[in-house]
Amino acid sequence: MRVSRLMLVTLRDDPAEAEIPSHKLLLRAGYIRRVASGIYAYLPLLFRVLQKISAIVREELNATGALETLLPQLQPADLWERSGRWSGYTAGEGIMFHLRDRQGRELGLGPTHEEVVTALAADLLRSYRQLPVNLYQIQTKFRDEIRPRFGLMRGREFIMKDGYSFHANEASLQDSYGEMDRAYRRIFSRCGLRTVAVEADSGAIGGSASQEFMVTAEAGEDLILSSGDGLYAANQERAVSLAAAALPLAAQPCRELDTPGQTSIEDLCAAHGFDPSQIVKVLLLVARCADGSLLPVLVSLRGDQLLNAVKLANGVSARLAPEQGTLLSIEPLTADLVRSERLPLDLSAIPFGSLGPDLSDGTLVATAAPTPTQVLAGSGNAALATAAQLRLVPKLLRLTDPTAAELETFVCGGNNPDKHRVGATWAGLGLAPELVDLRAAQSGDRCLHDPEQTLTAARGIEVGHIFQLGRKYSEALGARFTNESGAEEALWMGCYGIGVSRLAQAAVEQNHDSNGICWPVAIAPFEVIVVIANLQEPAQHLLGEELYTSLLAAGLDALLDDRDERAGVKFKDADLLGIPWRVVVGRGAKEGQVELVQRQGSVKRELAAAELIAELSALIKAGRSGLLA
RNA sequence: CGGGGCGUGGCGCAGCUUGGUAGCGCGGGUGCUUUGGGAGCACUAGGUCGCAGGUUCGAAUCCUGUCGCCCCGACCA
Repeated sequence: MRVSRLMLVTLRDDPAEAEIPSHKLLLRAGYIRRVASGIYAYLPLLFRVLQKISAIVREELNATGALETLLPQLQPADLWERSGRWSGYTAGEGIMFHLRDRQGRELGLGPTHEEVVTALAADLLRSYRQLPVNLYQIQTKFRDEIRPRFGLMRGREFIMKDGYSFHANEASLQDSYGEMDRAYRRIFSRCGLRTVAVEADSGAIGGSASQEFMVTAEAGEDLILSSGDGLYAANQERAVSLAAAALPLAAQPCRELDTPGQTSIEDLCAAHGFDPSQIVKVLLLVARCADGSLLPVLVSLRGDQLLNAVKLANGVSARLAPEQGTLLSIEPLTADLVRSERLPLDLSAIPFGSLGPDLSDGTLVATAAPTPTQVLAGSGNAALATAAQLRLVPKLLRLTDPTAAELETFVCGGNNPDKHRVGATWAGLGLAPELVDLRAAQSGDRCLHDPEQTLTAARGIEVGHIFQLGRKYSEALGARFTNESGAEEALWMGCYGIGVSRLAQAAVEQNHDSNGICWPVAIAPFEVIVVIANLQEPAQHLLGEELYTSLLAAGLDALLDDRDERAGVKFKDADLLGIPWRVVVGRGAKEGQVELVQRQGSVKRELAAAELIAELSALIKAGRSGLLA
């Protein structure tokens, strides 16, 4: 390809719309253009990058025996209703774009394809003899992100490779999961990316084991915690660790303590000389469920620990009654929530700042009785207020983190304003704590696998995620097969994603310098750019054309900068574009000398044009294998 | 959705406080000079000042509404 024919428009200034380096560079170098928030045109240069990434993905997946397919993006609502995800994905802050067709049928634009592929499996896979099967596709996904950002990093329309495997038993699923793990490591290495595999929360997709692949970069949206020995790495959402030992509080009879205005752990410690680890911190939250019910949740944590919201949501989800459906959200009980949910609650009757783990169920119920003024002040609609009251589950879901439960004697709120208790015990409060890991692991914590190791934090961009889904979808959608003994059972499933367009940008985030992008050879839009320094010099022009033709003939992806621009302009653009190798045909052209420059590190050397092809072929062919070597 | 900010030639911005009919840099076109790190000179084209109301003799500027975009938090490849 010739630069003069490339529709290349580079920008000298950083576009105002971009914040992080990769986004700025992709815009400046003419790889992408924004069409609407979170929606981008992939220009010809980026399209070549996407094709190269896709080719690597295909090679590695095909090598495992996976089958490429292409599934519909427009999907009927009833499929999603069968899996129970329609309301969660469309209602409220749901992520699925959805619409009605001319017949009034509801459809969604696919944010993922578990439902469609499972329905197909139900149709096609009947016997254990057909298993296992692994299907994948590379196509555009749609997600109405709450906040699109950072260009391709979090778009509303993006390219994803998603794969789904089907198995006759869990062991086979685990085999494929392991095989995908290995394939993913090869894919990212071949792309030239430094990634780290971390244990992950499986989120809305559900399932058991799951692992994310993170491109390490400052601009990453995720926090990774890992041990120095390399044996443990996890997303902070999921990470576990050993909490520091608590400072024991002497056993003593439980007594009430006056704590006027002391509503925080810091206040209590400052006023009475407690250590935060001697206090049980109690949080009151409300979970919104798909059926409209509102479940109050009382969380107990050790005072020096932080709540991990993802762990809490998982813990609550697992405890919802079937008729409550899925968990839509969980948030602290605040005045804002009372207003937005029209809850007939009098928050001033709840002793925030002095909550104890034994807060009675009646506390909420008692305040929940709507007074005439509240009914009038609220929506002015008594029926609504009563409805909201009915939606409020009258019993607290009490969850306790082990760090709190392990305290033999502790300080906690007295369920009365300005009162706390010292010397409380779980038995003394008449409680048998329901244990759930709810604490957020932090950088610096000791590791579970080896207390000598501590966790350190790094930021990462999630480019891949693999899950063992189990039978959640196959059961919901009736995807059953006949096993060896002639009995019917649900298929075991795995699912495996790679954010292809995100990966392209992550590669830039990890590989750039002050002059522009430095693509890894394996995914660069072109492998080498021939720059004719001065097009007006016949010797340069001739030699440049000649080398360009030979590079193409040698099977290299070559670009020729044949623009009648000053050399400086062409050098700047070549750096910005990030082509890994540059051949400068300039002053030495008459003597048959050219300059070879490696983009990464700007390493330069002169050599005879006659030797160029052989030299460069070897270098580029080595580079094509990325970090595998 | 909550909090913060921005919409002015293709791009980056000034002008707005204190209303008087739009400017700078880059980019585009033409010509001459230049030619190894985003050249110089000259000429030139290009703007419903996001949109809609309002105030005013007069609005980019003041007021109201609305749309779009970006950043910080909850969702995910």
